[in-house]
Amino acid sequence: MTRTGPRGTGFIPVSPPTLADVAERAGVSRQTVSNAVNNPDLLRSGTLERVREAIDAMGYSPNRAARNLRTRTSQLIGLRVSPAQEGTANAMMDRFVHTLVDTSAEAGYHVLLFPGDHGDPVGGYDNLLRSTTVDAFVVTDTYLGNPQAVWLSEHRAPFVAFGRPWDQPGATHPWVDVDGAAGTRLATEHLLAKGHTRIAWIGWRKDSPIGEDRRSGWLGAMRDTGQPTSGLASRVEDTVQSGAEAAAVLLDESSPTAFVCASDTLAMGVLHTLWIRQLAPGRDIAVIGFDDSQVAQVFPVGLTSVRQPLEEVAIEIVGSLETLLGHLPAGPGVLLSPTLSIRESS
Amino acid sequence: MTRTGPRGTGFIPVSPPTLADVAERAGVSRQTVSNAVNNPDLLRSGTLERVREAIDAMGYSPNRAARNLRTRTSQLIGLRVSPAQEGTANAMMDRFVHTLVDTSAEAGYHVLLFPGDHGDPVGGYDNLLRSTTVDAFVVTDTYLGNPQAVWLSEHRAPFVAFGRPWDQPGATHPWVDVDGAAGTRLATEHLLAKGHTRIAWIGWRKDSPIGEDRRSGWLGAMRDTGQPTSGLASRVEDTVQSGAEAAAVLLDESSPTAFVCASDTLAMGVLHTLWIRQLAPGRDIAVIGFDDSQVAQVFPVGLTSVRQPLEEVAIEIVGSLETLLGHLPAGPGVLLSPTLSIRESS
DNA sequence: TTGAAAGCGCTAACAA
DNA sequence: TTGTTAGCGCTTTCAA
Repeated sequence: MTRTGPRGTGFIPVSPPTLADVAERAGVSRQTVSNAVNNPDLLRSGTLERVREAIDAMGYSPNRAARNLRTRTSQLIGLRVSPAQEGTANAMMDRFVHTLVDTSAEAGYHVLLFPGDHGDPVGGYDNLLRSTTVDAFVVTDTYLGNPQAVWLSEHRAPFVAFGRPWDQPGATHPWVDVDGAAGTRLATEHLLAKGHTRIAWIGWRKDSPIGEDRRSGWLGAMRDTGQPTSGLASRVEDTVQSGAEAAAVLLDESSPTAFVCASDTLAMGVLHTLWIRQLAPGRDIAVIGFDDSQVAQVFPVGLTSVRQPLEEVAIEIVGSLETLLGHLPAGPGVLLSPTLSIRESS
Repeated sequence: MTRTGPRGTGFIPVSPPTLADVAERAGVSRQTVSNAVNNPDLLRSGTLERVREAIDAMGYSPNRAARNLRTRTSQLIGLRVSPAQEGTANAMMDRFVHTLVDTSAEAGYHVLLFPGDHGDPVGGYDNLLRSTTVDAFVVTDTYLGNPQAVWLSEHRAPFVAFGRPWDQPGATHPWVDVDGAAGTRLATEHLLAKGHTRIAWIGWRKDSPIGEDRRSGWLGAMRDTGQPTSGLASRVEDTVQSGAEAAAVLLDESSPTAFVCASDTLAMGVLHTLWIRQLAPGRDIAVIGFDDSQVAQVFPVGLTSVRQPLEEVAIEIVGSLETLLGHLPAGPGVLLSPTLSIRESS
């Protein structure tokens, strides 16, 4: 065996120690060292201790590539990152990714990031799958209409989606999602409890199923308490500007005392209009956003916002992934409830 | 050879095709297929085409684990994600990570995320290194005082740092950083050009080298143009509240007409104070933040802010990484210049 | 220009 | 309980 680096000097040798090195030092066979690592119960306690000492002394850690080759797993979970778009979604994903990384690590997996371009929603998955670089995927950008889910299902790729398969009612892949309607209902009921009755909705255009879902929470809460809703809803682009304009129109035409918005971005627009009109958010007019973004938290008048339980989402996703990779039947979907982060604006 | 799945049916077989499968189909040896993939120049054009047809037809992609084992590389770059902390740093890192993923992919690398806890700054690196799971690291949270850089250097681990080794002037590892002082100088000069002379600074406490660096840009620009600075600077915690308080004190005691802040968070505090005092940002008092965070962009009165060229940073880092992994001598450091995102607040 | 042999480090299956 | 054998799929080396 040729070695080019020093061993056991506190420096990582040029070639790290192998199973054979440890075996030699401990005076056992290679297989016994392997067992000490993977099936310690099989060893007599004396042997185990001796092997473990050698492992520690040499700083041995099983070579991943060799193990991956032999076990036909990579202990890697692929996560595609869409091209950088500076928006509210990113900051939210950040919170999700953190928990995903932590939870995956506890389950023995690392998260591998790979790039995707908006043009080809399936790009990138193909190669990672065929080269067995990853064991499974987490699919997050399902708002695109979810072609990934279809493709991955067809290719028998293990994956869990963050987001319901809105487009495919018959889909059987596992998914985890947040109940947006429950969130806006929570927001609306919070305002109703504060005595508001004329509560306006500013949401997204009709082609967004997520937007319609969120809208339905507001609508449901209003109807359940017999409040009028006509003239109190508007559907616009998800920009600050659109939110501001929609708020202005609603204030002029329908005199709402509160706004529930499909996003913090839209809520910022409402706050902008209130500011121009010298109306104090929270005192004169209540405003609630969606996503509990950084903006909501740092804004001088704290913005009340619906908060998605992204940590729980990540935990559920890793749970599903483990089930899936253990070849156990995974339940199709998990729907989690958001909470309300109440601040001065309501 | 035992196979459990269908081949070439449009579905990924249970066992993906191997080099041997392709070789058999193309009527060549395994080695020739390998050459077709890695050294196509060695093949006669006819053979190459035949092999490529077979590769395409079978959907062959080299098995990563086997290739990694043989070549002793993983084509993976490790990036540690700190425990989720909802703050401005995260959103910024997001922009960086996107470009890092894209640029790495172009260089043939994927980004592997692993968790780290604040208690042990070196945790996680050790194992990934010894198991040869990753080829190199990108170290980002150098604001902690950079113990990772020391540890990684000692262990001869290839890595590039995002951030200068403030604590170790003698460090020789490659790094990429943004010139914070140049950024605040840019901001201050922008204000000076607008006719402001009493420009206040709100920065971080003295123990932050990054904070002191940013402060020096303001100070330098002021001194260069002979402006007084006494009573115009304050050092506080990086919170909205602290920024608001500092602004109030400075306005009362020193009548500044403009503020340059070490962060958007502090700038938000200033805007808060202006709002309370019925002062219009941009018209009555100018405000400039640092980081060009989402908050700066979405705020009703757009906040002028110093923007770090994170895309360039990522590109430079990957460049250094390639140099490093190619065993070429890497220049120690690269310092990039930020820009100013000018909005209504200035 | 192509092919044969060897072996990267590990673990599954089996034998002792 | 421990050891031996074989081979995962690939690329490097060398021979044809």
